[in-house]
Amino acid sequence: MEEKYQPGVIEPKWQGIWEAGKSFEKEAAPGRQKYYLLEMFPYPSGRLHMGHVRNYSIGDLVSRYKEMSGFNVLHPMGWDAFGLPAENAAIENRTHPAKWTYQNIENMKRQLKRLGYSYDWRREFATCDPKYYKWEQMIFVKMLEKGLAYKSRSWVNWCPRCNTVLANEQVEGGYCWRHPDTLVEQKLLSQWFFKITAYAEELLDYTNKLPGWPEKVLVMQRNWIGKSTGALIHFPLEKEYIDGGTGEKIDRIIVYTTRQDTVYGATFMSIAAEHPLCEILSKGAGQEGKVADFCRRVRTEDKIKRASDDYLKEGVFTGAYCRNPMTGKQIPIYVANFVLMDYGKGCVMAVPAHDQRDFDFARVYGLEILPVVQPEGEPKLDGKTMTEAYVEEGTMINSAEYEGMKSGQFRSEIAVRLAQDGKGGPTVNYRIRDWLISRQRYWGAPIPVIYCEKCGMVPVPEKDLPVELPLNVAFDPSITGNPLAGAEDWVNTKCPKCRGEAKRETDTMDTFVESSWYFDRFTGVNYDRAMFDQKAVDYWMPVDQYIGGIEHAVLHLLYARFFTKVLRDLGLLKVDEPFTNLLTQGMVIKESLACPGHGKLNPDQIAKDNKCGICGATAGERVVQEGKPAVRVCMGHGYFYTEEVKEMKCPVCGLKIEAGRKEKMSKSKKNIIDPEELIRKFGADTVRLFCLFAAPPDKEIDWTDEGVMGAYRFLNRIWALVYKHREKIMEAGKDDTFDFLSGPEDEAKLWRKINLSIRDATERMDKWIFNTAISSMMELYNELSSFDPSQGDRKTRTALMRKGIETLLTILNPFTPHLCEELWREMGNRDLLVGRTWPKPDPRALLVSKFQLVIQINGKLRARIESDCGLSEEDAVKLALSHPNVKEHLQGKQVRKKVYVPDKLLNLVVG
RNA sequence: GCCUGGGUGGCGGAAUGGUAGACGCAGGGGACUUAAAAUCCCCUGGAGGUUACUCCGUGAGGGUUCAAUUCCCUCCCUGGGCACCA
Repeated sequence: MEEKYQPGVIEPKWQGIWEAGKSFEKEAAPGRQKYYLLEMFPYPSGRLHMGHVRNYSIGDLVSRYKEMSGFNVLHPMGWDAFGLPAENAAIENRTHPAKWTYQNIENMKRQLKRLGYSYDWRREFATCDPKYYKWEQMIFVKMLEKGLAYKSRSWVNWCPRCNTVLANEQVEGGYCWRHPDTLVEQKLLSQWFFKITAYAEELLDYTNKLPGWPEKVLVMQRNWIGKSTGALIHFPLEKEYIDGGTGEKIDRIIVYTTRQDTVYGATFMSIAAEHPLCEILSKGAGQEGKVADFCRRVRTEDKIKRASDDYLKEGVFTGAYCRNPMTGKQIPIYVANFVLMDYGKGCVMAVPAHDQRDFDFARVYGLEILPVVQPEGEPKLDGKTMTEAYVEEGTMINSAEYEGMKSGQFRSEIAVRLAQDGKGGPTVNYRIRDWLISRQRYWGAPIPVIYCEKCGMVPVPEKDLPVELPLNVAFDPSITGNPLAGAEDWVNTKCPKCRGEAKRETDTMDTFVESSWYFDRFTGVNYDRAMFDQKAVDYWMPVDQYIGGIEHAVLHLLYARFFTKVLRDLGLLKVDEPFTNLLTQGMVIKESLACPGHGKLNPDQIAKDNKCGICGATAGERVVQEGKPAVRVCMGHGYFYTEEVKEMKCPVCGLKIEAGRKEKMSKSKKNIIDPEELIRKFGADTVRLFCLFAAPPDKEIDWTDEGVMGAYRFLNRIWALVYKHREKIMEAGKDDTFDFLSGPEDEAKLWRKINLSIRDATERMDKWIFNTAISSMMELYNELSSFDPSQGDRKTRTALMRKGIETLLTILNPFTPHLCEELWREMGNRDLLVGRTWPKPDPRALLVSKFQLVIQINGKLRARIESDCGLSEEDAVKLALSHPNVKEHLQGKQVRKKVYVPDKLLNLVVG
């Protein structure tokens, strides 16, 4: 055995042994309890980052622990391989996206293997493989047949950087989710959608049936689905209009409202600027120009501004009127900037007395404010004197025969009456929109549809699938738009129906489609006769534990749930939900280091070409005080990597470095840690151990280099412990006949500690608090290292030492498997830890006969007395009263009450 | 504004009604060494005291309880998400 711990030598060795022994290759085994453990598969960017390492280290720990606990564990890995970065890299380097992608996969796979994760690599695939996306295209065709995939012309979010459309949920605060600095624009385009709204109710319903998910994620999904109950109300138009586009007759405006009880107070109508009615209603009413200008202006205003609190409520009269269906009164129709096209019907009945936005709008344009809900016990509301809308419940006024009814009751009654009168009726509304899946990009799964001049849109027949991406596509920086559209050989094809000239759909699918079913596909091993190996998918699904980042709380996790239900309804899956338990692991954060600059600069301190006269850094402008003009400041020298900074001084100008906020690791902040470099220095086991020890899995990890050193030192100490004792242990041989409990006190104590550690570690593993599970192992190490087997009965004590070390290696194995396997073997064992079962504590060793009796007086700790278990209250009191410190505190006082918790504490209440 | 987590030593974090600060890091002292690194041992919430021990202390204030970091109420700070949702 080497005296020094050398992870660089032993780790690759054990990785080879596991691979050769097929340690992680698993099969479906009906009758054996399965455990499907899945980590979110990575986008093959080329290099692992610490976030990956944390995610996969948690996954590997659980996988190995569950395996040792007797489960048949499925633990696969693959690649979310379609997507924009490959295409951007292709354009930059003039290489094909496939080449770039597969090179990245190769490197990341090497990195994953170097970390010793227990993946069944036979199941690996990349989603850009036609053998994978073939089945996705098949499902698309089936969804098309069922009306779950459809094409629609609509306003879409357009990212000018991606050069493609985005789904609503991919727009974050008006910016592209991929390009936080790029504003999303609105375009009217014909696009493909998946009808996720058809499953809105079930998706919502099941948020109450997923007890293994963090409540936070369920809440986000419920909010995203956004169910509300209300009514549709028809407002007849004063005259009939014709839709220039469709030729349809329009005689009414239908609105959705949750406050149908306020319908008598609807004094005008507001419609969204994107609404087709804007053009139709304003035509020939003398308002056409104004309305068109207004709509154009609102549409081009950025979403950030439209959503901001102080966005001024503006509108323009369309020139048209409709009638309040209850009062028959004529009411004007406005286009209003605050009305959203994609919520409800895109039209709002405006009740200024009871909605703040309508109230503000009415005040600006001098519209009537008519209160219809009177608050209890308040002076009568008057539209002329109200200062804000009254939005609470109350009693109906100005509402014909409903006068005096409670608003809540009227709300249900009016909904029923509207239905009876054919003027609308009760309804349920959802905020969620259908999933826009069209992408005008090359590197994605082609949508399997052909357009024929004679037959129209024809789905590609199943026998012709997959529709493979053409390889002879040129990538160079001059290309704008979708490179696929330029692949003429590919675009021009024959119609599957009439064999005539036809063209292929050039849109590809959103990459979230691939990640919506990859976990189902993992259940089969290179299965190519169908989408799934049915027996395998029925055995393994659902995923028992899914682990990934919180950033996918809505997007990926909602789509995957939807897709699972679609596949179920197509008869391909038997499960309702894909993921039984979900863990959203915390980010890895680290403080950034930046040069603060010299602050405010006087004009004479600014050198030419706009540099700081003191240090030469860029001189910029900054608004120091709101409302005052910007001042010139030295911007400093930006961010630095930790190793560039010596003694907290800027390496360029020597200013004292400012330690920034602890935040998510990013290249731009230069606060990243390269996992590969760490592995080179400390080994995979140390990196894994630190990731699991630094914080509970769902919380952030605050990265410190010292913390990593601590983990490394712990492993070195274990190595040294085994090195010190192994020869004596091997000489003594295996002999399990000792009864350590009846031996000397220090032997019994260590034996108890060994068993306590098993108990604690097991409990903590099952509760997912891995940091404290590691603590219990460190405590066990501490006890072992202070135990000297060369004193007293050497044979017994050496056997005890062996028990202790072997227990430690066994329970530490899922955390640092290389080190544990190596030391296990060095102690003379021939089997592998990877196949061993998780130990159970000896119940006899957990029994305690002595305890520390805690004595409190008025709840304050006054003494601790070592006592025998099972002490009666009477004896406890006697014992307490004999303690000098207790006596002192009781002097001249009377014990009024005694609280005794057996084997724990005695509290004496005195007065 | 709404919905959510969270606030404990110098730091990461333990303890979910019963001994606050496990475990690790950092720091201090000592051993080994020509020296340093590494390693090992001891100390380490604050204040007082020679010791025994005492007082204070889990964001702030109140409450429930024999007993509160833990339960309840009010407030402050902070991370995350959503936001004109009719």
